[in-house]
Amino acid sequence: MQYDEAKEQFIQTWGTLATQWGINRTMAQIHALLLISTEPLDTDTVMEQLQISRGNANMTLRDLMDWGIVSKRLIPGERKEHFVAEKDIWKVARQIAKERRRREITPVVETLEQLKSVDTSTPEGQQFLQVITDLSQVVNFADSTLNAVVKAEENWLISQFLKVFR
Amino acid sequence: MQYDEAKEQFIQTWGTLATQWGINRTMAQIHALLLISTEPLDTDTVMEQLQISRGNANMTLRDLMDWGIVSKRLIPGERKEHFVAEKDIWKVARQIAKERRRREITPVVETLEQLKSVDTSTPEGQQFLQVITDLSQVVNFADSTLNAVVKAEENWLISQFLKVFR
DNA sequence: TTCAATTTTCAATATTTATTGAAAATAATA
DNA sequence: TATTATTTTCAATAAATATTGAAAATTGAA
Repeated sequence: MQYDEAKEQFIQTWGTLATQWGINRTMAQIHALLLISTEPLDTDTVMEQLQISRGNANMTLRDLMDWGIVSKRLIPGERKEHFVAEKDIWKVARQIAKERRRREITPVVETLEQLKSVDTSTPEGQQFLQVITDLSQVVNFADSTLNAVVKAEENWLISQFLKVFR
Repeated sequence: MQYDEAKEQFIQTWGTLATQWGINRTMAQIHALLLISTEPLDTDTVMEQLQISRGNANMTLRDLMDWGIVSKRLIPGERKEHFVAEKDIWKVARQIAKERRRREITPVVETLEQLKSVDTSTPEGQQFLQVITDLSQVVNFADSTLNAVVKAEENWLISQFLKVFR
């Protein structure tokens, strides 16, 4: 397969997968573009390659830096900022796991804990407590999984995990 | 905490979390409502409780049935259809894992495999292959995790998992 | 079968989310 | 310092997604 075709298809596929998981398309596409790029790219190149506006490119690049998976890179003699993606994919996975945990799971864990103080003098209250308690287990499982990824050593995770679950 | 307040907050929180993970709000809310309900609910009750239209309620209930986590329940003497959510939350988690795997992960695995046939006679091609190969590992990890959930026995999963990753 | 209750469909509409683009702010050079 | 390149911001706009509501289809009772 020709490189250009593969590149196109990859950026496309990655963008689609991302939206299904609550990440916006442009973000996934810029990330994909930077991942496969052999050198740091400036904003204009990103704009041109993905056919997006300056504002969009700028804000999304900033978001990616907030996620800790893209960083600025100074090119000697160049005035424009250039960007590179973290190329170690396990590091990327760990970083994403860490952020989603912090941003999304932790708040839910806290809310569920609070809801456990529901009045259980009625059947509805009892059923409610049961559901919340069960749900806490599942959410804690998800939390542990993400945390395992966060804490895992590079290759250790894969081997250990597959050892147990294959 | 009063039941009504807890209920309200739960439906709200669950709806918000869902959108962050690419599931629509109504779907999460109807599911939440059915989860905590002690009896099967008909469409009108769902409409009234969540203040949504008939069309929305109907289509979303159908979606939930497609996901295999809600089913129709006949109430003797009642003509209207009633709905119940699967109350075993681990069964729900397994079902969701199964569906997301089927609908989202599997297609991506296949695409990545195809992209490995990229022409590697250029540096870009080589870098590309490297990224795709690494990414395959991560996606396979996610796939294995979901599959582990799918295949797991009720409580086995929790204990095994925590044993390894705590 | 007829008729009313119930469910389903889907074009129209509303809402939410993403993107643009140009003005303002900032940074670098001379 | 003034000038120009570059980045950032954000109100306006577009695009995507979700929801409505009423007509059509289906179902069950009589």
